[in-house]
Amino acid sequence: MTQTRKVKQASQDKAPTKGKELARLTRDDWLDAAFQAVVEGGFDKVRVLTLAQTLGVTRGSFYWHFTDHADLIAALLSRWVASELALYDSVFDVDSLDPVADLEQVLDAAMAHAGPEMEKMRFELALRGLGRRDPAVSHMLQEVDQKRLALFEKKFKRLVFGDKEASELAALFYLAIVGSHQALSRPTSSSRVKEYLRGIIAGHLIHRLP
Amino acid sequence: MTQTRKVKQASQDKAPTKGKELARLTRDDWLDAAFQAVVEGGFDKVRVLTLAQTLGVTRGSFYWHFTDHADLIAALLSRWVASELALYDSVFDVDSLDPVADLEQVLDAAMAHAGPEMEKMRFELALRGLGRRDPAVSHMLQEVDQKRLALFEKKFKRLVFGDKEASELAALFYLAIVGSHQALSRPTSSSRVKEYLRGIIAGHLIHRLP
DNA sequence: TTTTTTCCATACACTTGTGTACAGGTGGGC
DNA sequence: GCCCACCTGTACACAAGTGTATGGAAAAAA
Repeated sequence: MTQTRKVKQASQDKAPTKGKELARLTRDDWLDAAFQAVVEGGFDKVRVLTLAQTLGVTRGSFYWHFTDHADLIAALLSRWVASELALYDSVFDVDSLDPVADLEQVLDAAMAHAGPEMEKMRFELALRGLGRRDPAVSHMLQEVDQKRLALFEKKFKRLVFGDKEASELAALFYLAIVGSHQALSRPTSSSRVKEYLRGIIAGHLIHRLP
Repeated sequence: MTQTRKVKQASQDKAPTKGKELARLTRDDWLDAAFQAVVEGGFDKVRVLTLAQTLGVTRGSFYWHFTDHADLIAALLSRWVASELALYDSVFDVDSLDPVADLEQVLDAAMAHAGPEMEKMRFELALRGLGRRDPAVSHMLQEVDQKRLALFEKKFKRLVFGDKEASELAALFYLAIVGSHQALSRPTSSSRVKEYLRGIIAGHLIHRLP
């Protein structure tokens, strides 16, 4: 039974021919599929057989690009940390003129849960689940968390009086955001967090002058 | 190969005889084993075969107590909600004289992560993971979250001026606690949350008189 | 064009897990 | 002491998944 394979609808077709030939897969294609599987069902649902079916190939392809299942997971993880660390490194040194808008923008980005951000969020939640049984993954997550927390602290310190208070506020808000990713209904929780942030900014905390 | 089964070391031996006979299992024994499996590996790691091995029996026992695997999971879930709702119903109407100590006690309980509390926490995290793919589970979690949030709000309203502020603070802290269950190192995050709580109580918020 | 490299299909052996049918042992009530 | 309800073991059929070996097509290089 020679199953007909769908052509990979790549955004940039390397071979802009008529569009009937079979698309060959790259390592990243498999990683993308694995990512999607994690988003939908967690790491335990990442199966070579299933991925092959959704990609329209057999497992023969997989074992050419990867040595085994563990290799796939490892590659997926390292791709995630790399992109995540790169992202936070790239935004750490930029500060807008308005510290309030600056902070709000960071919080918004951290709480975003629409479109691709939603997938990133679900992937990360699945990752935390994996981290509970894998110390290496746990360590990886701690590293990322620390970077983000440092960013939060930096932003809070720009507009809150007292470094200690800023640090505590940053931790509190970071934890609340992580919590908002999975408890309570999304719009409710995110709006509430922002609501209280405005309260803090407007009221009982002292602004620093830029 | 007639495998020798270990006797169930029940706290209350129904048959206080010499102690050599094979313990027969109950439905709850299976549920306890399943609970433990969830704590250690999540719901995807709950397998009849594995549970039977740890319990020292074969799957024949299982299929007498449960119709199938889904039945086990359903029973496990309903047992959890029942106990959780009962717990929060039992503590909702008790208020100590000191509202500050009262609130701190609730927060401590919610953040506890030692011994059996740790297992409950890990179970709940696994549950939230399941809730991301099962709407019924998601709804169940929302119900529990709402109850807890109501409790938090009640406690905060006793010592914070303004119902709206109290409600926002409650949501913020509840989310932070959920977040602390999985991000950052446990001692760090929990101490920080409490630290900031003290700051709020001591400082810029107005106590209500009991 | 020929050759080589790259990529995928197929077939096989193996493992782990589910669910069912049935046989048999054990203990408490009579 | 016997019997029946309760509980467990055994055996079978089946499904899904992993990893390996190998052949062959298609693209790229020569």
